[in-house]
Amino acid sequence: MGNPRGVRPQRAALADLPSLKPQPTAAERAAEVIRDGIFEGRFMPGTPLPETDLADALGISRNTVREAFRTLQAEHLLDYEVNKGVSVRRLTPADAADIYRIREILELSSLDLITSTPAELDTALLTAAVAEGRHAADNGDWVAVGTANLRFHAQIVALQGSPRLDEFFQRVMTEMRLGFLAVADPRSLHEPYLDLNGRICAAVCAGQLAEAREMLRHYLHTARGEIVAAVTPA
Amino acid sequence: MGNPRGVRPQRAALADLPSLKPQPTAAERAAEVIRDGIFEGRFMPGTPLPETDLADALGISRNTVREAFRTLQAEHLLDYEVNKGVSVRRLTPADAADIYRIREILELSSLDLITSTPAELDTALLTAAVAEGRHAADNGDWVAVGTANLRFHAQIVALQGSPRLDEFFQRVMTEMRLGFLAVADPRSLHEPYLDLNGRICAAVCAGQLAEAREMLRHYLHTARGEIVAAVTPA
DNA sequence: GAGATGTCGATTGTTGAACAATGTGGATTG
DNA sequence: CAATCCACATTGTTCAACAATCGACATCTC
Repeated sequence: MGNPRGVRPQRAALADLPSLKPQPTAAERAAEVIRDGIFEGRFMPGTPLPETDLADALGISRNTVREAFRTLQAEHLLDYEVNKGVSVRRLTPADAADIYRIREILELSSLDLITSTPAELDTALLTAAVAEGRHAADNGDWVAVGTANLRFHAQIVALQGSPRLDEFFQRVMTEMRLGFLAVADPRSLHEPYLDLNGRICAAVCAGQLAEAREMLRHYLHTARGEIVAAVTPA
Repeated sequence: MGNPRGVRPQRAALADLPSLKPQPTAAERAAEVIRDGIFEGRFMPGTPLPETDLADALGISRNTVREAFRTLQAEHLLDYEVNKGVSVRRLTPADAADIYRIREILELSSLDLITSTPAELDTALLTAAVAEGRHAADNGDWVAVGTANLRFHAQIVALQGSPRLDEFFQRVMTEMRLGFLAVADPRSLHEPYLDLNGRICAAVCAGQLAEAREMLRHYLHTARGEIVAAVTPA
């Protein structure tokens, strides 16, 4: 290693190494698989999640499962009753109404607050979500169409570029999925909005924000009625 | 109990009993005391929270402390590094900027969306927060003045009556407290806004929403600069 | 003495077992 | 049929243990 005065080539290369991310804990990974499962519609609302079953399935201990549950509980993805454990969240009509109220506030505000020109707006992920939805529809996978729809609307709020707002809204959209699952026929729910999302996206990209806003507002109003009805117990 | 058809007096009284809340778990109570402590400014940002110390202090086991930590972590009240544990959140300048961006979006939207008349608006808690601030100032307790200020602004968003938005914003206000604590002299920070909050409150109660909005917007802009500067490391 | 390396105690991540408290469903009883 | 009782499953919580990691200090090398 003796390298008298001057540049040290090997060391320079070392500095360029990407600092490797700390390996997430078991509890974090457990929370993630459950969270992703819910977002993608693989868990029906109301499904009980016994600690022992989860521990066995994930190959971790009960205490670690409980840590993951506390995380997901704080994210409102699980229902919890003391001494009864957790289950996949089931939305009440009041929940659905609240979610649509928030969507109206945040999604419409997001469009209203756009000041930059369409060119400098980051619409790549927006158009990607529209494409993802069309692709899923071609495959007849209507649950995946719903996922793409959730992503599309999350991207509208993401135009604001606020990490906190993004995270909050992503969480609200995950709750939204739990409402989608209450609708018996996902196709009749999502199919009409495939095209609408495309038109909204086109309008945003073209800078026609007033038109986009009106389409979005109308969509939220219509969908709200469908979901609130679906989550209302017979 | 044989009570042939008809009203059963004793039972009727029983039905009116308020269903007593399930006793919260130890982890929930632990999370609550830490959360309240942070909101009220009793923990300095960066303070490490070793699991064993907390367990001893609260009289619970380490596993239960960890459950509480996972909850508070999901609420962004704690900084966390794997294998290093948690500490009271320390805001970065980017955090402070993001928080004020969200405050602008949500607090101003809240005023804009008010449609009801001043009379039917629930302004009791708003005026209470103003009074609480004045009272604390009389006692020279400037940290408590800050708490009242946080409550006042949380109440502005609460005018919308959305449970989810309330909870999210309450969390953001708790983060805000961590920014307040970075300011050396709390008096010079909060004193000028005591009166301003009173004027905003009066304007809202009088239905002069445009005036209230403008005062609020100006406040957020000014305060933003102070807090961002305070959390910027020397 | 400065920088690199080795070492040790403290803290965290995780597990498994244990036990009390609570909830659940079914059998029993009147 | 309703109320009661009982056995069983699940949750809330603790404890002790151990590997992995971190931080600080001692040690070595030049």
